[in-house]
Amino acid sequence: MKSLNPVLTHPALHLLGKCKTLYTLEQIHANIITTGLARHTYPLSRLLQSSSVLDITYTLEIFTHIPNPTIFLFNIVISSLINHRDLTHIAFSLYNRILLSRTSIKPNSFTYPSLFKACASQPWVRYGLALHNHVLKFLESEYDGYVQASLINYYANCGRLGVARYLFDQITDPDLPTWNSILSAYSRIDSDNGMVVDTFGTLVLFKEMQDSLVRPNEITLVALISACGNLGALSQGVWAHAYVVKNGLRLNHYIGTALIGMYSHCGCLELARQLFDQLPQRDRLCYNAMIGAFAIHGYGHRALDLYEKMKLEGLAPDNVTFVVTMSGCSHVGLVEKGCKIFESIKEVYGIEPTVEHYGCIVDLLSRAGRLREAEEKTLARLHLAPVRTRAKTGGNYVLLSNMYAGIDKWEDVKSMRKLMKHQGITKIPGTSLVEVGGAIHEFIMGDRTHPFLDDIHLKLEEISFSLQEYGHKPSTKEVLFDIEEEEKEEALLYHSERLAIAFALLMVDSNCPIRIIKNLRVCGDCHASTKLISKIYRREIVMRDRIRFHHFADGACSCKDYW
DNA sequence: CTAGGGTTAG
Repeated sequence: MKSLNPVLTHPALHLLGKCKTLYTLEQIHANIITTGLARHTYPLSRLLQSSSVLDITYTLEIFTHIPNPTIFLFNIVISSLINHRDLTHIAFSLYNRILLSRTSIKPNSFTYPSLFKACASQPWVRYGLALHNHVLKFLESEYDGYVQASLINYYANCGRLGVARYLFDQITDPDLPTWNSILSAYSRIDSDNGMVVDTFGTLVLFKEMQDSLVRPNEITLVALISACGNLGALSQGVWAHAYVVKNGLRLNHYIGTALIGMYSHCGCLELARQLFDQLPQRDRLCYNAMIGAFAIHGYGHRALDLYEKMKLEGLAPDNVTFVVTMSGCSHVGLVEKGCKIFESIKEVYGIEPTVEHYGCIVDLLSRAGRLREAEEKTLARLHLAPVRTRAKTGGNYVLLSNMYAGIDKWEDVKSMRKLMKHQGITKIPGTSLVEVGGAIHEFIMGDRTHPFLDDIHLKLEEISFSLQEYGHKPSTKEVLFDIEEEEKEEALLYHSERLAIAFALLMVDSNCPIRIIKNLRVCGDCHASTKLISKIYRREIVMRDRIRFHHFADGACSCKDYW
């Protein structure tokens, strides 16, 4: 026989689930107090839960009046607070209260996942390690999948991919979210390196997952698809797209946006556009992806048209929209249009331009030769730069330093390099990826480890000879300024894209285009050489560099030498 | 007998 506990079945609790306004909630709250239900954890938990959806300050108000809250109630309030980004500090102070409490409450495995989630963004990242210590201290040694997944995410988020992988390998039967955590971690592009070999790991891990009993879902495929985009692995990307269709996964915004990015990054702009057109509905991120696709392929006007269309559809542009649209302008020299967008950020949308926005406008102006204006913006930007870059990336410094190099301000280049060295930011080696027969090959500048090294070097000599016959003179301006001239020419010869092109000329079927992916910008000499190579060897070469795509054919490039 | 983890754009 089962008796009904009035604390669990009181009609007021039934109403809580349905209440839509703060007013009705207050009435139920009053009722809970007068009936004495407020002395029990269960009714309070329901009350806190319902109120957090309507008004989080009301939740806090209730919570502060609870004499000795159980860990259960703490957990509910902490996770609700973390869903409100600006109240994260209160969540941490509540956690602190748990640690300091003289009653016997201790954190449990429900306490940590949301706290680690909060540690994904600044300024909370620094608390993650201490939290991990607490996990080891307070929880049983075999803690559950939620905590494990949140730890994996935390370490992946702060760039400690090795630690994330180590933790993942400790888990005997990872569930779906845990698999997704590690796959997303591997598929994310490293903003400091532009590209990392670990992206390969996503594909390997996905295979391992398929050998397990866990079935991939949309989130899994998003990770897989974006990894294919980063790698430029078109055949695997198409396979992943087919997987979505064949297995009845939903073509939602996440998948749609990821596919647009993948096709675009693999050099297939029209496939990206077809996908964009075919999506049932499009949000801001889909638009950003598609505008970015037009931009990176050098179609500034199409990027601008889509930007206008997006606004007509009632979608407000955000920081990323401004970046991609301005970079589209920058690639084709649409200076006035680009400047207008830059001005509108503040004047129309009331948003303070970020370092990235200044970066765009400096790019736009300096490429168009309007150096004085570019320098003015640079000065404005330098005030913003240190705050954002210190923890993040050398990319902004490299960009500035290249800008100074471009206008022969070698003293400034020197001081930039010094500043970078001082801050522990190093120049990253150039790497190129090329797909040959479905496999991805990676070449690093000056690489001497490839199994076909001898053949590649023979081919490079042949190429070099043909280039000279066509009157090509190496231009060494963009090579490091402090080495001797012959060394500069030598260095040029072994730029990663040269190695990749030589290899592809040897291996790729002669009527297939050669598709190269670089992590840095292509240098002026490699650009000029590749144009000639496309003519001499009658090969279409599609090269994605850090900034944009270059489609080389018959001695010319789609960027019309403006990049 | 309630609570917690995973996704897209540059």
